[in-house]
Amino acid sequence: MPIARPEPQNARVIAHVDMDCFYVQVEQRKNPELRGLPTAVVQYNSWKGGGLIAVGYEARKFGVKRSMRGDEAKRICPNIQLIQVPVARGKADLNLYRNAGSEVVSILATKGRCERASIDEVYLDLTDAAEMMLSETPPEVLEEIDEEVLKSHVLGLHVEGNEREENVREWLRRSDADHQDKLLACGAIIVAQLRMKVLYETKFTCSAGIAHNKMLAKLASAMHKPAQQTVVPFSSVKDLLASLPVKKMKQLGGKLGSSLQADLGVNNVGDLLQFSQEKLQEHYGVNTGTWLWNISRGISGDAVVDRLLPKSHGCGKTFPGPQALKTIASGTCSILKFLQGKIPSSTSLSDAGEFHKESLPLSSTDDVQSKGCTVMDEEVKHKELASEAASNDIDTIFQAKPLKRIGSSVGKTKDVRKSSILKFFQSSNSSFHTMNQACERSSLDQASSSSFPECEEHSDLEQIDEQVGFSEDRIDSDGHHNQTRNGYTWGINMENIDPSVLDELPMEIQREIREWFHPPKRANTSRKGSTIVHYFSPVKKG
DNA sequence: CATTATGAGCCG
DNA sequence: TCGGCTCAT
Repeated sequence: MPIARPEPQNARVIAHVDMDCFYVQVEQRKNPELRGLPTAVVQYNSWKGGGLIAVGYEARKFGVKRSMRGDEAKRICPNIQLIQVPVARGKADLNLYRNAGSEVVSILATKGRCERASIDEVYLDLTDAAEMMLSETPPEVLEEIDEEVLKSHVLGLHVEGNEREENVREWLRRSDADHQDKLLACGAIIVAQLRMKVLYETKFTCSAGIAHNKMLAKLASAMHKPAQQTVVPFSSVKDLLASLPVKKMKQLGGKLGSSLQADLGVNNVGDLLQFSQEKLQEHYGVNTGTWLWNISRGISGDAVVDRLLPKSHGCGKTFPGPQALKTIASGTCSILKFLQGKIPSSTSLSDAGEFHKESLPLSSTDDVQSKGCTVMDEEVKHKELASEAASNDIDTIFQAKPLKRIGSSVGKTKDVRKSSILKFFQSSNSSFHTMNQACERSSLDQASSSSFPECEEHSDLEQIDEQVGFSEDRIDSDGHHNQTRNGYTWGINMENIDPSVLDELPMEIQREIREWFHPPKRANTSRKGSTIVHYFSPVKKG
């Protein structure tokens, strides 16, 4: 299942940053009175108090766990504050948390390549920044090292209670350390700064791991939570893996991990060292076998990919147990309700028996309502076929195989920035200049649209936007943030702004820019071959 | 009967 | 290119 990649030539500095019980923090920021109280976030609450999807640290002390029912959580932690996920169109709506995640990404993406790994975690490749720091202001010349850095956990560094911070300071500044450790020390300093910036600007705490590859960074970020960071020096890798239960390793939490235990008697990752590469390949295939051989040695060459946006977007709702939709009318009604405000490239339905997935591309000119009916028609047809003529009464068939889930998704995103409006920006070779122009442009009134032929088309597209409910600001698949003002959609690519340029701006302006050109939220996507919406954004710098 | 809603990625 | 399956939180 995983693919094996060798470690690249030069040592890297990779960080994995993970928000602490993120949804809970989002709710606590929204309502500060919740701070310090045992808190959890639940989806729905009519059935047994809803399902917990995030649990704060105060509540964890009581044994409250994710996936627990609200009622159960209340039983073992009577004072727990259960906050419900917002509901939109009859389903849990996670956009609040997605947007909060984007706030964090915008800060974390400023010091190196950044890969948004999920709604609340990112990988960073800080190699260049660390090399830079090492050559210009290495830790040993720093007069003062920030408290947050000193609170780092350095694996393998033997420390005693109150001397911990002094030992960390010494480790950071050790001039006899090898190049790799020095780089990690710089990485730790950079990550601590980033984490403080995240806290200052978003009020969210996070934890981080700093290591030479993604796998170890990910492992480390989970070792000391919340609001702490952990460094994995090269020299400590062997011991770390020797006693690490295989199930703790990413990708080994499921069947593969169980197989290692049951079939090979491997309990800790280090136990894998006894097996030859060939042996592992015999058991699990070339790719997985090699991957296992590598990870047992702490080798993991996966690159941090420059991607601030999700690759696909989906949404869905399940109708569990007795809530399964047993009539065609209720099914149709739910699908229409569900589709309102969404452009699915495909819509899938599943029932009690077989899984039924229809790929029904939807273009921007389609009538969402009629498309919803088509989806339902297909579902009914499917059920008829699947029922093997046990009954020719469609409603009976439907009752026997009720609808249990509705979902839709868009994927295979494609950059749709292609337009003559690019000419407008091409005269500018500075992204800041471009940005100013964009700002000025955005405040022009409609009259000036005559000089931009594409605006007419654009206006149509916005109407379509309205119809399908995509009128909020958005990001295209390359991380360009776009905002609609006065009939225009303007965008700017945060990645292309020279950070030093931004830093020189007055704080107020910086704030304005950040608020305006907010970081990626959800991609503005189009299905390959059938463009749904067009957006414009400035050309790349350079 | 009710661990949801979303994601990513590999394989054939 | 797509459906199926695995894994994660």
